[in-house]
Amino acid sequence: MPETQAVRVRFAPSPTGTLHLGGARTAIYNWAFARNKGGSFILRIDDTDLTRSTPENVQQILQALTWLGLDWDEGPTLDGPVLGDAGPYFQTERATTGGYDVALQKMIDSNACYQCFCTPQQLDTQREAARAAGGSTGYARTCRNLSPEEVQANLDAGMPFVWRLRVPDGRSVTLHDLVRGTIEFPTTALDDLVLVRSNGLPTYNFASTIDDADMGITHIIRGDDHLSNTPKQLLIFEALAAADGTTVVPEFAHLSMIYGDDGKKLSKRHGAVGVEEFAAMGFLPDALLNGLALLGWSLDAETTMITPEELKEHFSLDRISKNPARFDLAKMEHINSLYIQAMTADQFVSAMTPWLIDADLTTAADIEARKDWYLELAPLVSERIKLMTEVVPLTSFLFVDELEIDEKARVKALEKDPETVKTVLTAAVAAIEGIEDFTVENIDATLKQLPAELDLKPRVVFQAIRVAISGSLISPPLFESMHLLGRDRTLQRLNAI
RNA sequence: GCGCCAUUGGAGUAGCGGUUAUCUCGUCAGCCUUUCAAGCUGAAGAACACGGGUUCGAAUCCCGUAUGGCGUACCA
Repeated sequence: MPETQAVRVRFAPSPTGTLHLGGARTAIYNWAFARNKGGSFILRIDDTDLTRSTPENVQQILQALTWLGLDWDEGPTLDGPVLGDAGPYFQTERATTGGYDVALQKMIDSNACYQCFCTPQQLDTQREAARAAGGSTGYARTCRNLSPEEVQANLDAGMPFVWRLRVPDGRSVTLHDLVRGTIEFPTTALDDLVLVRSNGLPTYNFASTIDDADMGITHIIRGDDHLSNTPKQLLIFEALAAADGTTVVPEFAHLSMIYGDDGKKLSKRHGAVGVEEFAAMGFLPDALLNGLALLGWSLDAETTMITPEELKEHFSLDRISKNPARFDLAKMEHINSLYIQAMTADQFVSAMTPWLIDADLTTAADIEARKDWYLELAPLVSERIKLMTEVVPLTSFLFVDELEIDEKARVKALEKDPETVKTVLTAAVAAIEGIEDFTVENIDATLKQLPAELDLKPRVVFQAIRVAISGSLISPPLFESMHLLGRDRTLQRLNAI
């Protein structure tokens, strides 16, 4: 492939489910590679599995990609028109444009395929017999050398047939994989696979290859579950190229799979695996993008945090790891916390807005009206959470009228020694009432003296106050919380115990 | 059965013939501290799956074995 040719890569999900982490990572690598090379990132929907593909899944996939911050140059869009002129971008639609028929004719012209009249039942019994004998279970090439007369006779008899690839003998197919290096596949181990079914529809390996050829894909970056398919597709590409002289054989890069913590292929059994689930869990898109990108790719020995911009700038296929990676939720959460902490107060207010509104704690109008108050709250929260979902439990006490006190907190901090608690809270009320200007500094200066004055441990004093005002043993810093709550509500809560 | 791929501390990785084997997460301990985090300091943990080569020298190259994965469908 000439160096000057513009890079065109594609992500071709099957809408039989929502976008999961493995697919997301494949999409990220394709996207990053295209952006790095100044090429095009194409989204194609491989929806030929009619029974399991749904429009809802398509929508969800588009949404998930968008949420992750991936943009594509060609393909369907969420609300707008279809991008690009190499469409259609749904495989089911491509079946009706005649592209597959044209390709099949090319294959026929170059004698790269032949008609096979074996019935599925015949093939089954053959396979079974071969398995029992311990030999190869591949197609026995029964119809490979039928004479034109025999073929014609079968056709005249109305026998259904499939088109099979004529896999060349006595050679091997060489794949120069951009991730795994040069791999040789002896053709003896390759079946004369079916290209077109008896119902006239192309099989996956054929359709996918034609689509990639027709769309001018230059690099196929995909999961290594397709590695064994590659020599077959390479043979098809070669036959197409031999017939038309224009088909470009793309380069390949095979990505190892992502496994769950038990070393098994990531699936629903491992809990959340869908991108939308991670969004709901409170992950930030850039953080998930970052974490996924680093699951099998590295910039160098130390980089843990890499922004989308940096990823686009530095991504390269030769730094993709060959080993399968296990998904580690704890590390992903850590990366997320890094992004949360890196946000400015202003950014964090924007980030927590939907969570607060969804929990019915506040409204967009309130955030607008009391921006300073929210800006004061932001750093208190952002530095102690890993996931955005934690915003709600940590701050709800600031918004509710009726404070609900956590049972454990009540028992531990309030009911163990009610006398002392009463003393503490009474003293706290008095102290607060004596503060002229209710600033964090003044609250701090005044209440700090309380333990000494009461001759009690700071821990006892402040935990009682904390539970009284926040309802929990865990809260943002106490004096800041009081300030955010305001003097009146603080007093009201201290008196309510 | 056959073909292909992979194998560096608990997890992710760096490493491309000569390093005290890198960094991050996690774990443990200490400091800080009114809670929870964060932060800081430190520690444990890998002779690089195993066995043979090649080489003055191998985690790095070659061969084999083991383990795991993928494929071997008129699924994708």
